[in-house]
Order: sequence, then structure tokens, then C-alpha cells
Amino acid sequence: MKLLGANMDHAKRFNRRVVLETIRLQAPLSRAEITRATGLAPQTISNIIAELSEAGLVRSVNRRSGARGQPAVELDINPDGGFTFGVSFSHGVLLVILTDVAGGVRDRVEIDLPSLAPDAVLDRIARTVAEMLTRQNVARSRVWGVGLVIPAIFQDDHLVALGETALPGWKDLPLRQSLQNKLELPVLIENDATAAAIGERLYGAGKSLTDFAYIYVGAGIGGGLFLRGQPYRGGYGKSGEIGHLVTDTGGRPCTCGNRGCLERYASVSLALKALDESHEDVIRHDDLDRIAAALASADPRLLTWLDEAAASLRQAIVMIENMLDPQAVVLGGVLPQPVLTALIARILPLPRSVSSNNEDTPRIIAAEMGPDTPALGAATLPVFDGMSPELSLLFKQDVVERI
Amino acid sequence: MKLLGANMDHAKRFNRRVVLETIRLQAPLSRAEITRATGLAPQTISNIIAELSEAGLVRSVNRRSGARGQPAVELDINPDGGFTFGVSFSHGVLLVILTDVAGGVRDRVEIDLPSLAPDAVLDRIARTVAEMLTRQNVARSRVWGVGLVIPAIFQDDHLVALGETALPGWKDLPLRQSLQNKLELPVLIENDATAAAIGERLYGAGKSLTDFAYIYVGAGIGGGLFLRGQPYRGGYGKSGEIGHLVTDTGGRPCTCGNRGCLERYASVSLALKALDESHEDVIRHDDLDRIAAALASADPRLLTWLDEAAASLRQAIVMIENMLDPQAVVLGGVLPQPVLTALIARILPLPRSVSSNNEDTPRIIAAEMGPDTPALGAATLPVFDGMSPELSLLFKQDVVERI
DNA sequence: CCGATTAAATCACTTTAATGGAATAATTCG
DNA sequence: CGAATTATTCCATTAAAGTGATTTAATCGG
Repeated sequence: MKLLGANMDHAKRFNRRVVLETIRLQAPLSRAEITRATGLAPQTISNIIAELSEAGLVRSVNRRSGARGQPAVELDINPDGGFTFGVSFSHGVLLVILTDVAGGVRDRVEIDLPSLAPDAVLDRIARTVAEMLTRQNVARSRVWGVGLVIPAIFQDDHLVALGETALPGWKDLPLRQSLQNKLELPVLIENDATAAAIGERLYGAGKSLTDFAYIYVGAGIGGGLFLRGQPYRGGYGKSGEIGHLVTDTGGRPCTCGNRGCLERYASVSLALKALDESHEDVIRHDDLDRIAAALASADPRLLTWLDEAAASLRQAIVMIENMLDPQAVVLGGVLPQPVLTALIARILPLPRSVSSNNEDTPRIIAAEMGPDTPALGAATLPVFDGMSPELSLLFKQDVVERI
Repeated sequence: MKLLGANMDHAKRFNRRVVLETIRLQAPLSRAEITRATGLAPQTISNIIAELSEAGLVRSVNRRSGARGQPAVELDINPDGGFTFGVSFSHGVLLVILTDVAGGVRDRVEIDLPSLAPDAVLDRIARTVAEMLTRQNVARSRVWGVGLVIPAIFQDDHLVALGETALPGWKDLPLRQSLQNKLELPVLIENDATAAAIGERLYGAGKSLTDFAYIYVGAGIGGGLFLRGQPYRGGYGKSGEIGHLVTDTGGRPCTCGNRGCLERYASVSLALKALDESHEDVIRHDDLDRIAAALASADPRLLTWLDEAAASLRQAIVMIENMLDPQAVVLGGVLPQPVLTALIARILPLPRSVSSNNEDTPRIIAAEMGPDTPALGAATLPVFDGMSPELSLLFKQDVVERI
């Protein structure tokens, strides 16, 4: 158990990120305002901004006027400062998105990939990334990295299964390393819920939250935790399996061996099965459209699912609140916005918990990213990795410098 | 939302604490070993140790021999480096403990205090502290602080209630400030479970754990979370209410408004009620002895409680694991050791969870502190506050320097 | 028994990020 | 238009960690 010390170099890296993060969250912002927000000296901020501008990460937008004194120069994140790819592969559908570091989507490619052989998928990802770079005229050197999201649990580089068996051939494959070799770009890998939580934190509903739980409603139910401004992955990297919170003691049997798990009541797969008993465990874009249509037409099969899902989620949310006392619970995943809204409406009102008296934030917040969430969340992984002032950065050894 | 930067001063404080923490956890240790453990330069460690010795926090114990090279000088924490008081007040019993910074108990006073008026209690605490200082011949200036533990939830300085009404007169009292004024010593206040978790982390079962959940079995059930090496108090400081995890959907009604909460099945109060229906909601030392005796004589009323408590805790533990993926769950509180052991024996085997395949640590660990846990945990609060290399220390403004 | 070897700890000096104070720049206010 | 105000930069200082050589004190091997 090593507890590493800090030196000036670490503090420097950390401060660069503090400044970037401050600008990202509050842009446009002047040097003087950053000074006040960070507690660093004006001179220090001036130096740091000079570096960040030099590196192309920050740009001046305009001069503020109207007030006394020398007009402040407003700064914000330069969208051309870097690019990232977000890749999601889930149940036969591959989605690749190219975004800039300011969160703008530059390109988007969706491919049906019935073949599940890992090598074929990874090759296809590599090919698609190369094509998109050419089409958008972005040099590979300007790409910070590639985020990959797969609905599974990872430990180190490897996929491990809980409950349902993993896709054949994928288990125990050094996924990150393999893709990194093919792409010649840094690859970050994450489960869907945590990636979505990071995405919401960077650009969505979590922008002003430091402590929240994200509930990801997808084929199953996943959870992503953001605690003290950082994703929390647990002691062994497998936190957030809130799909297996028991919301109905002795209820429906679950593949995990218990009974009454949240996932047995609230998943999108179950919604699709409710609409069409023969539905296989695949979620395509038009499946989501069908759910939205069913809601629009008040299809009783969907409404039943909504009620069941809401009841289970209500229980789970109260337990999450009592355990973690988050600022809010963000509910998201692949559901279309109207369905998500209807679901939340049915979850409310929530029973009493430690969060009952919080007046600053609503207890449930709808995620903002929508059905492309997995890939969008994936795309934020390299941004988060390169920008966020993670405290432990102070003694991280293998940090890629962007500045 | 301020995100503060780091400077050399912060890094210095942080490094002093990294060194202290390293010694604390791995003593005896030589300068060279600290160098390797912290990644800092040998010269830096030499300088830091010089300061810490000067301040009386660290002492040389002996020279190691047997190996080649200049013999290493072994260092450890100097128990006389400082003192702290731990105070627990719960259900009419006041316990005050004086410990040194190495965790040694120097004095212990237990008082029956039927009067629940806050002022009377605080006065009595102040008087007892003064008496103990005189008796043990410790100067007030050498006391780092006083930890106070009360079985309740706090927000900022104030006691807030969930479910059961708080003790009359205590609610909304600025408890910390009042006691601090009376004592003229820094006062830290914490709920029982978090204090116990900190205690176990410093001196007990959690010494080698950075991520664990502590389940506190007392009059009710509390939870203390230790995440990334730090206590986690949630977005609003009220995390860890795991007594209200629902382990039996639709089960016994709870004061929180839900049904089937863990606390309705596993608390010590319930054990005492099982043994004696007229038992009031007070737990004295001899009550705990009675529980131990009941176990020794295999009293069926206690065994029934044990079975129910174990079943509920089993459910709760699996949910905690699935949600947080801790290195372990530490089970403790005020139960006598044999009862705790019996309880854990009945909880096992645990159902499947994300923790099922963890081979490094057992999934449940018994706490080591025993029935004095609340006060012992309280006593560790100032030590933790003064020693632990909390990362956010890097930009904390109001830190009391000990070095 | 003694020189070679090894490892710990220290000495003297360097590096570097942040900082402090003075100076300068560009506005609005009266 | 000058005073006031605020933002930003220039120049020199500070302090914590780091570097490389040196000293210290033990064991090992002949």
C-alpha cells in the first residue's frame, strides 16, 4: 500500500486542470475571475492561461465592457483544441461519434454489426475511425483518445461477467490494449452507466453536481456514481451494480441468484418484451422509437411496464439516497426523452429519505444526453481524463500531458 | 462552486501527512523505507522527519541490524506527541476516554447521566475533561481536540432528525460550537457509525482498507462509508443511513415511513426487547452483558433475534456490495465480541454479488474495537483530522498545523 | 582482522512553480 | 479630461522538492 507524496510538478499539472475545469464549467470567464475562483495569484493565472492558449486549449472570445476598469478578456475552451471518439457497441449495433473537447458532435456513424467476433468488431471500429478522420480532415495527432463503452463490467482491462454470461469470445480479452494497438490512439474503456455519468457531469444534468448517482436504464439497469467530483468505481472497479438492488424481497428470480432485483422490473429489454413477446435481447434505434410510439398511443402494455419500473426505481432511489445522500439522482440511459419524463412522473412522489429536506436540488433529475448516451459518454472519457483535476493526479505517474 | 488550486504550501502540508500516515500504518519504518513508499526524494524525507521529530510527533526507536550497509534508524509515532478525548453520549450514558495519538487509552470515565438537558451534559463533559487532564498530568495545550459522538445525523454543526424524533432540546442546538466554547479545545462531532469507521481505519480492522462500509449495530443501525481512503459523508453530510435499506419489502413498518427497513430487524434495541419486553430504549453496559449471557446460555429469544438480524443484514450487505464494490464490509457497533462473531456466522454464506470473486479480503470483517466503540471512534476524530493526508487538504484554508 | 561492498543518511547546491509588489493598460464616472 | 477602478503584466523573491556527491556504519569475504 503506497501513499505517494506531492511535488511541484504534480501541483503544476493539477493547477492547469483546475483552471481548465473552471473555464469549462463557467465559461466565458476572465483571468481575474479565474483568480478569484481558484484562489491562485493573478500572476499564476496569467502564466497558466498563456500556456493553455499556446497549447490551443483555451481561446479569447471578446472583451467585456460596461463596467469600470480595464475590460476583462473573456476566455473559453477552444473547441478545436482536441478531438475524441466515442464508441459504443451493444447488442449488435456499433455507434461511433467524433466530438471536439468542447463537447460538440462533429460526426456520427451507426453500423449494424451482427457478427459478434471481437476481432471483426475491433477492426471495424478502427476502419470507421480512420474514415471519419479523413472525412473531417482531423489529424490523428490531434485526437486525445477513444472512449469505448460496452454494457459489461470491467476489471483492469478485462471484461468480467456478473449474472448473465458475457458475449462469447469477449470474456478475458485484453480489450483496451487490443483496440489501442489497432488504432494507435489511447483507448479508455468504461461501462455504460459510468460513462454516461461522466458525460452528464461534463456537459449535461450533472454540470453543477459533485455528488450524484446515475441510474442507467438500458438493456439492463446500471449505475454510475460520481462522488466528490470524481467517478467512483469501488474498491475493485465494479461499483454501481444497482440493477441488483433488491426492490421486491422474494420477487422475480434474477440471473444473479437473488430474487426481486431492480433489473427484473425496470429494464428496456422488459419494456420491449412487454410490447412483443418474441423480442430478442437486442436494442436498435427503431426499438426505442416503438417504445416512444407506444407511450404516445398510451399502449396499456407499456403503461404496465412503466408502473412496475417506476415502483421498483422508487424503492431503489430511496435506498441510494439513504446510503449515499447524493445531491441528486440522475435518471437516464437509452430511453427517449418523453418516456423518461413519463417514467419520472410515475416515480414521484418519492417516500421519505435523508434527501427529503434538500432544497437546493430536486431529488430526481432527467439525464440530458438521450439515446446516443453510451457513445456520447464514451467520447467524454478522454476529455475527462485529460482535463479533470482529479486530486490523485498529484501523484499519478502515467499522465499524458496536453499542455 | 469553487475549485481551488494548489501551491507549495499545500503540498508541504500534504507531504507531512503522507509521511505521518505512512509511519502510522507501517511502523517501525526507516527513512529509506519511507522514501520508497512515498516516492519522495531521500533528502526530502530527511527534512520532513527532522521537522516531525522536532515537533515530537515521531521518534526513533532503534537501529536495525543484520543487513549490510549503514543500519537503518527505525521510526514510529511518538505516543506522547499529543492527546485526544473521545466522548460518547447515548441513551443516558456518558463515556469519556483520553487517548494518545498512537491510539493508546490513557484514561476512561463512564457516568450515568439521566438528565438529558443539553447544558447539563455539556457542563459535565467539560468538568470530566478537566479532571482527567489533571489526573493524567496532561497540559491542555497538548490536546489536539475532543471528538464527540452522538447517535444522530448532523448537518454542519446541527443535529437533524430522520424518523424518530430527536432528544428534546438537542435539535437545532449548535452543539460543536457550544462544547468548544466550554472546553476551549477544538471539538469535532460525528455520528456513531462514521466515527467507528474512522476508528477502525486508524487502529482496527480497516487499517489496510481504503474502501469499506462499516455497519454499526447499536440502538439503531448506522452506516459509515470509507471511500478512497476518506470518510464519505455524502452531498449534504448525511450519508450512511443504511438502517433504512429495505430488506423486506412490505415488511415491518418503520418510523421513516417505509416498510421493511433493516433497522426494524437487526438493532440491539430489538435484541433487548426480545429478552425483556419492557425494556426501554436505553443501552447500558450491563444490557450488553445480558445479551452476551443470553448467547452463552443459547437463549432461544436471542437466537431468534440473531437469525432475523442475520437475514436482514445479509440482504443489506449484498446491496451495499453491489452498489459500492467495497474491499470489505466491516460489521461492528456495541455488540460484545462473541455476539458479533455469532451474528457474522449466521450471516454467512453470503449470496452472489460483485464481491463474490474478491480473493484479497473476506467479504465481512468483524470490527475490533468492541463496546467502547463510540467513544474510541470519537477519540480518533482529532487524530484523523490532524494526521490524515486528505487530498483536499491541498486547498483547505483552516487547517490547524501540528508540525 | 581488514579492505571491499553495501545501504542509509546527510551536505551543499540547483530547480521551478507560485507569489508579491510595482507598473501599466483600458475602461467608466463625474 | 482627470480621477477612479479594474485587469493584466513585469520583475524579482520565496520556499519546497530534487540532485549528486559525500559521509557514516554496518556486513562480507578472504
